[in-house]
Amino acid sequence: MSTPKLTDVARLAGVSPATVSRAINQPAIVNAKTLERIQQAIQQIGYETNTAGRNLRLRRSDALLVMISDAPSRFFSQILMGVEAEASEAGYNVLVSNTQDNPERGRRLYASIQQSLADGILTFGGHNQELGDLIKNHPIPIVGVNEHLEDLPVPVTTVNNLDASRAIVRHLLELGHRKIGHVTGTTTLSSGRDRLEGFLSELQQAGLAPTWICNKHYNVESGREAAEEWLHLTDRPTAVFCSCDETAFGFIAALQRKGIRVPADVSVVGFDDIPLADHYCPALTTIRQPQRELGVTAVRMLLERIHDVEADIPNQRLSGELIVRESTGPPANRA
Amino acid sequence: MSTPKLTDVARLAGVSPATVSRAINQPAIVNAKTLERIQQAIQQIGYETNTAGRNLRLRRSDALLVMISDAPSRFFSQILMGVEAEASEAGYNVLVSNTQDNPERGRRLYASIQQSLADGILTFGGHNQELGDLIKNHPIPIVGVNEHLEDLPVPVTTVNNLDASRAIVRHLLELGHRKIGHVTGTTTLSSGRDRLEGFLSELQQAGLAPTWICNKHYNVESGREAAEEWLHLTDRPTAVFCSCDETAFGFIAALQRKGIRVPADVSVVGFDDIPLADHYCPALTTIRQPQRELGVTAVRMLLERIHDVEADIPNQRLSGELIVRESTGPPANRA
DNA sequence: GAAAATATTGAAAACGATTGCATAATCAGC
DNA sequence: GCTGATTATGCAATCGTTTTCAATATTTTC
Repeated sequence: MSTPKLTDVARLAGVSPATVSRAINQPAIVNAKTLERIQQAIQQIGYETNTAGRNLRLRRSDALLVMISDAPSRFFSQILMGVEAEASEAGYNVLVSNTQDNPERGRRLYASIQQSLADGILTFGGHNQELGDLIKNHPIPIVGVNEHLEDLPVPVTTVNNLDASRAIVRHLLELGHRKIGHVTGTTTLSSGRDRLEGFLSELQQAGLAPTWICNKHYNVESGREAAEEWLHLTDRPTAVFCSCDETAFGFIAALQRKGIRVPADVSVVGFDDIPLADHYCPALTTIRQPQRELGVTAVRMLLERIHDVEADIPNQRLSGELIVRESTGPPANRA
Repeated sequence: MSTPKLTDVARLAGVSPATVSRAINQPAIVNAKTLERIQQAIQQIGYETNTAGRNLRLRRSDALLVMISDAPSRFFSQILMGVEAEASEAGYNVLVSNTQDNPERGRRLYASIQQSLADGILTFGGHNQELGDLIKNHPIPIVGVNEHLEDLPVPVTTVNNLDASRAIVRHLLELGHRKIGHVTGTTTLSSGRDRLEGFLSELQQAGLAPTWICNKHYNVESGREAAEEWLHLTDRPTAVFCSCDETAFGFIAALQRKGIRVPADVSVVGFDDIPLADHYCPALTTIRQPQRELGVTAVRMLLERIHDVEADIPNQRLSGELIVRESTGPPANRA
């Protein structure tokens, strides 16, 4: 007695397999009494549609592939939860694949579509080289998350990094800071560049030049390294915008260890609003990103794309929110 | 000109589909010259095996399902990367599903197997009620990660929470602490109970009673709440073992805000060794968990189980490593 | 009450791969 | 040159659905 199939249900209900299939997929077009009989039969033998058979016949997979090239961050898992929720809602499964180190993965990704293993692709981070050719040759449903994919006709959803960075600078200016520095994120990523650009443009608009720009990446170590540099500066900025919360923590911790106080001696801002931000000492002023919503939006865009590969889907820019906490204050020389 | 199928390759190479299939799956048994001709044909038309057709015929899916009920933590994503790597190595795909809030999901999970949507299940956290019946009725390949599934005949892989907790207590005793407290994790989870038990038993072995036990959960807020309680204690412990790093951070931050110094006034230990631990101020003494290895081990166990559902697979207990940093020191009254 | 329209169902052909069985080709041994 | 073993291939059935097309049953319309 193996797992029951459509035929078994049909036999038990005294109808043809075709009718059972219709009862499941388009209940409206089957006679009410027959429908009931079939549903009972399904219950009775515990029938579940076989995905492989269904996929084969329908030439689709009801699965979404999530490509990840970022180092895994808490951030990512939050977005993933958004993706999972929305996909599941729409009856899709979510596959996870890590493209980090394997360059030949690009081909395999396209293959997943071709194989009807996945109906669409969500890509986190930059995957330009690998994907470029594939996408140009065969348009497949694909949507980018967090980062723009340069030169590729791929719709993306991101937070509005530009505006958020400007809001940070504005906040610091309002506090009276004039010497402001920035520890960048990974500038090969569009988010890193946008945050930097937002920083520069808002400063310029205020008629100021950046006091310090420290080229780093999105991680804790970068914060520590940046702190070392800051300590050796002759003309220290009184406020520093770190490109993500973790960097900010690394920066603050390294300073505290040298007896520098935040925000008394220097104000620090982060970006992301990870849970710890609110419970750090000092609590971190930062930008709250709508992580779950990013995931949800990405899935919606992807589903639209699956429905129509040629559809013209505009990029979605979600807005971040400035959360002012304890790590920023008026500059020391004014206090 | 749709996507090429096995038949197309066969026609081009002048052989039967059967031979092509063999060329792909058991190249050894097909003639060298034919093999080469087939491989060229495959290259030429860019053939990729259709997963649905294959799955249907083989009655399997080459996919692993990862169930998550934990709140998503950075922790989880690290393990997931281990899972993904090992699964991908073995030619499996990874599906992600969140069971957090939906109790009826249990049934759907079993369905994934029945549907040949996944060949096995990896479950993070506790899922007892939902899964219990299913597993008893139909043995399916399933392996637990991080937490034991009470009463269920399911092999699990975890870190050795008991030993790790004892190591922590031993470290504190060696520093001279005699009044030691513990902020527990979620004690409905086996990890939470094991950490508590390790704490208690090592203390007892030293002839001591716990000075303070604070029942909390695995998150930052718990740390803050615990700190409030600590501040109101009349007989304060000189050292506190927090059940995870985030709790420790929340605890430390809340104390620092009240002017309490760590470790001068109180020593604090965490558990997990998340990246920030090394860059916090003070750097956190904690237990390093082999996160990626947990994922890898889990997949190995699951594959074994898939290969033979009845196989008797012993639980795997990976060992954590005590990392001593700055957040622990001799008790104040002795200094 | 007959013709026409509509509502339900079934038969059978896909979807794309794998494999047991049978056949054909090759080879070794004498 | 013949027999028996071995090696390579092909035929055809099968995995479990869905859906077109046709057939039957049921209404509706005049």
